[in-house]
Amino acid sequence: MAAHATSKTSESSDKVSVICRALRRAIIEQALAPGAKLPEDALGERFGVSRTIARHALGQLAAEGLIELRRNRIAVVATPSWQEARDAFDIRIELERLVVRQLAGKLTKSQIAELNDHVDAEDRARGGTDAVSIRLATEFHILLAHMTSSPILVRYVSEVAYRCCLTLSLFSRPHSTECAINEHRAIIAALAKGDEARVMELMHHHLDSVANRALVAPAPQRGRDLLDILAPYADEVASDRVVKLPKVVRR
Amino acid sequence: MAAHATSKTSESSDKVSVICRALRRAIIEQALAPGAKLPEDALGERFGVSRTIARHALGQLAAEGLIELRRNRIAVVATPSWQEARDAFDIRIELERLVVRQLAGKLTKSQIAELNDHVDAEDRARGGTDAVSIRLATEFHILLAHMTSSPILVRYVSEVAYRCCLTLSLFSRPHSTECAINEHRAIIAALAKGDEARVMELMHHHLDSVANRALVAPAPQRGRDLLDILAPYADEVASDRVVKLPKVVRR
DNA sequence: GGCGCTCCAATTGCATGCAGTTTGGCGCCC
DNA sequence: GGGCGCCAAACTGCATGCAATTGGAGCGCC
Repeated sequence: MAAHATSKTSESSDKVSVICRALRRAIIEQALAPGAKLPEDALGERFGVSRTIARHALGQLAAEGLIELRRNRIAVVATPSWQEARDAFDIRIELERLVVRQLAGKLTKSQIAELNDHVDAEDRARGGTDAVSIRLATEFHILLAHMTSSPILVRYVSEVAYRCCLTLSLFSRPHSTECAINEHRAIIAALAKGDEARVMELMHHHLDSVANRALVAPAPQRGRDLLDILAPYADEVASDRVVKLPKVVRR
Repeated sequence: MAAHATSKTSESSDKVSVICRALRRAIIEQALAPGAKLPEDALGERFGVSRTIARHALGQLAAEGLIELRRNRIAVVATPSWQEARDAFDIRIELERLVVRQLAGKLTKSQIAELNDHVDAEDRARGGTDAVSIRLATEFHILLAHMTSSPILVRYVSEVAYRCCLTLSLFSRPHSTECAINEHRAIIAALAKGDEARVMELMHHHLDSVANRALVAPAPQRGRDLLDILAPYADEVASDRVVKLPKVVRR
């Protein structure tokens, strides 16, 4: 079921990688919600390593965009803005179209079986929590990427998929998994049939609909940029009294 | 000329970032050729920091795929295989098509001027070394990405462009820059005109031709996987005497 | 009561030190 | 002479320690 490929890009078995994997998973399963603080000491203590190692792990995750790192500040789980979420999905669509284009008609029987097994697992997990469903759905896409045996593509798809995962946990709640699962099955079928154009279209539609279902509000607030939200209001009072952005705004 | 945007993704002004930037530039200008060793001590001494910081910087660059990091081994500048190079270019094509799609017809006059200035700089640098030409050409693409004001897109385009840069230095020598410059101008023109389909086609063709010019040999060796290359030869002697992969093979 | 100031605990930024692993060079043996 | 093994130097993996910065509680003033 698991155990696809041995070589993770630049990620072997040192302590840093272990912590990265653990945190990554905690984040995409929403055990660590966006905004959650990640002090180096606490991580080090929790994982039984020194602060140096925890720090290094945080650096890696920051490079992946899963956490935000500001000088002299406690690291926090990233809280992408709505626009960033949409951008991530747009990139993801292009990357995954590339994945299925490379894969169409080139999958072995055992690979197809592996994909079907995974979707079966998704099916079984429908009773469980949303977090697990989301993680499994994401892993389906990463599994596909692995089958291209292009390490670079695997890396980028994984990263951007995790980021999308993160935004899903931010913006969506109900997340009807059923159609997603059906779409996964349809993609497998089209891949097996080797219909390149159709599978690209399917993947495009699949990701786009997930994005649209999740990122419902195209304009209003929710984005973390409180300053922008308040800008029109600030205008009203600008001439009234001097507003020097009280602390609560900096959040 | 420079100074586009203030926020580099998760990269501010700490010592780690400074070292990353320096190394990145050294690598893409081929001052550090693929395979070059990067001992932590040496870096630390050279940049006046401790090994801890140098190590952290190496970690970041490894995450970007510019260097290779193996446990208990000296870090080396990455030497992508031919296949990895081709994969990188394929990804890059998709990402940059997305860039120009988003940008078509949406550029301000000053942005267009900035782009033209940059290409002028490329033109002036034609007399200089290849390394500088390649760097400027790469920076043109990154400049475009910046104009989408999508930090994620900037990050991915930058990374993959740097990787391509690295492979260019590995596989190509002459690198006729002229047509590349003309193609850059054509892209700017199409962007200004707002012809989305055409500019996507132009970008696709531009990158594809750069890739094809550089990655000349589709099959032979050059890929770093010496074991595969020697496999047929090994067969010949297999029954002859027991070959237990002498040290030289492990590279 | 609300606002601002000061000071201290919490936390990060970074260097150093020690232990374990790899490298490659020297000498030994065939 | 060529190959094998051993050993020291080089290097990495990681923990700890110290200085610098932050942010927030407590206190005084308006």
